[in-house]
Amino acid sequence: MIQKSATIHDVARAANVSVATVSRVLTKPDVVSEQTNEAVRQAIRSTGYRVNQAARNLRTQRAGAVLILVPNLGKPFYSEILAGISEGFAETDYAVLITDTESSPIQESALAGNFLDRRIDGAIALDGRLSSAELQECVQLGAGDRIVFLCEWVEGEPFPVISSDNAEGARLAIGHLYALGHRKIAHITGPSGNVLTTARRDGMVAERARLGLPAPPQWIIRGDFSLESGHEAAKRILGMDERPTAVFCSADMVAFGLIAGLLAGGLRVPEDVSVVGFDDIEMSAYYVPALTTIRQDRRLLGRRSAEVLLDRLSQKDGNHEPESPIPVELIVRASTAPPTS
Amino acid sequence: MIQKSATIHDVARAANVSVATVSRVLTKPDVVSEQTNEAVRQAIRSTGYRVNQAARNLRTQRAGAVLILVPNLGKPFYSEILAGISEGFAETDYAVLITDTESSPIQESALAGNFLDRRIDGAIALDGRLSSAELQECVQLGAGDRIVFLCEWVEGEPFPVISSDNAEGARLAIGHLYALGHRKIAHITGPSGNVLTTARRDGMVAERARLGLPAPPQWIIRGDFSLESGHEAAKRILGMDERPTAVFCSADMVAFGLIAGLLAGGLRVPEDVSVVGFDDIEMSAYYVPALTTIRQDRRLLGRRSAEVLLDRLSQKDGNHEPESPIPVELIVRASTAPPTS
DNA sequence: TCAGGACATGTAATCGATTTCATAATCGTC
DNA sequence: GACGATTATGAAATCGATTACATGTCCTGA
Repeated sequence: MIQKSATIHDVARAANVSVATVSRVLTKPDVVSEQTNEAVRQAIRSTGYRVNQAARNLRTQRAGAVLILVPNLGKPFYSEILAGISEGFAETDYAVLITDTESSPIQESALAGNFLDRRIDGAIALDGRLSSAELQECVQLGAGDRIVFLCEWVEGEPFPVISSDNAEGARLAIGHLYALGHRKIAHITGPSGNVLTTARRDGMVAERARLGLPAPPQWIIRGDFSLESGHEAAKRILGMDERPTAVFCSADMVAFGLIAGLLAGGLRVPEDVSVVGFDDIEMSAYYVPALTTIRQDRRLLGRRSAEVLLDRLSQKDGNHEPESPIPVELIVRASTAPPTS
Repeated sequence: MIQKSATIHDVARAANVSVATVSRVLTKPDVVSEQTNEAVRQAIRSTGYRVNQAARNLRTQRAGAVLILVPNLGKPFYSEILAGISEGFAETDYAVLITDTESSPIQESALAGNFLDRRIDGAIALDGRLSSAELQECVQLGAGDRIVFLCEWVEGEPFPVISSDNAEGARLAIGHLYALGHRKIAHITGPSGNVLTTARRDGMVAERARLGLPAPPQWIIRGDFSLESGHEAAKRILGMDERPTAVFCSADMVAFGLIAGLLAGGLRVPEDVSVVGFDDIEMSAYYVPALTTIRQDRRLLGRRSAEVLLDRLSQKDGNHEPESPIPVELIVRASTAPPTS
């Protein structure tokens, strides 16, 4: 058991005032006379007093915490985002809770339940697979304006979304390959049903169509953002009659798996196949060949989502601009080159 | 404001019993008659009641949360560990809080402060740079047996440590290189002052000495677990008069940076230089060349630390075995080969 | 001089649970 | 048949803060 420390009563006694006054010094010092203020502060120091959060939270009906819902904590993609979120809350008195929506067994009401339990004041969801039913439940609890989505989102729901400009990223990638002279461009998608999959794939398909490029269906290869799926895709491509000369991958990890697979199959990158990734994770600059990719500012994404949530938590009026997408950037490195054949 | 939901009083009224009885059904159902039990459960269902955690915590003097102290959340190395920790707490009612000890501005008493605020019941520290003063403060609060260290630790402190068998890893790495025929083996260390740096470096040096291998001081190169530091080290090695034929890196990321740098400098891996990493992150199997490395089971490390902390939190008696190190494993891939010169 | 406002502070209710202690009912035993 | 033990339940205190309301003092203006 943690040694019990001084309570507000102890401070009151030491400063020779009432507990109400101590509380006032803590929460609105300006209504207390300068003299008492000082006396109380002195008493706080001498007793080593810290407010008991549970007691304060009970009385003020807040939780002092926010929840981050991550689909799969094990993916390194999220680390930089989490760092950004943590940074965004560092100066506040909110505690940052995290849950892995995959490893959590009771997936249903992982979110609404935490609101109900009065454990959290708000949430940042990185998981686009949350059920509409559950979100609806949160809305009915009055938590509708205390949820923001980050990176992913749920189609048709009104929550604010902080995410990169995925369509623009796809456009940049295809544009870059086109400018190099590529006409036969394939794409490895994310997992089916994922909103990012859709955004990037559609952006890619639209741009390819706009440029009048061929679009055989087998050049859209299903992946899942993982190394393995890139590796699998390489095998598919190696076995194709009509091979693409360039591949746009929905994630850097996919690109690495793809390149490893292509090299193992005897093709060279970028000489035989150019590869573009998405994310610009730290590794990308050090892979061999260094990866041409679309940079997402993951730390900024995290920080921004924290700001937006804090903003919603502090003000009660419901007037909010929709969030504009975070810009992406094309980073040209060594994995792309003009086609040789 | 979150819509206020049913309280224990509402349930009591609905079930026609006292609040005490409802509380009993919640916490020790066996002392309540089967009949009332059922009536109360029914009332809970019909009112949609959930216990208010703040109220419960206030009364029971617990926090219902644990804190994970991460030195730098942005490092992908931690993601798998966090997943393991999260898994370990998934079935419990503990909330998992995370803080980045770097981004947090008020570094001092980041830990003790949370205990004092009654925000946490225990902590898992991944940061070996916590000050002894702060740890001492925690001990004085009575939180001494509610802290466990994971991966890193603070020298001379009595807290339980869950970590991989670093010395054994170093031994395996050097042994593998030796068996291949290497005699000139270099090492890229972690940051100075880090306990892992010491453990791995010392293990490496000891094994090299045991085998009677040459040990010029310039073959111990300071790094910091980062890609960049591996890349820097490559430049150093390229400029050496007497080059090592093999390098044991203190982390996979370092190895990637090193390999990229060596290749850029015109050396081949493994033909000219063999490289061994440490960690076996997911990328390692897909790097080209695939990385020979020492596998740490990061998810297990996380899960195990959760178990150990939960164990300490549940029992009050202070009798605990010291934790034994988690075994590591040599994974041989393509980045090592017999020396050619 | 006195009503009324501003200001500083104290008293006590309150948030929503758990838990101690008291009470009532039932039971078994001699 | 009476008494102590056992069992089931309720009344009220409690955890440690915040805050509505009351109180007292001083100041100002008519």
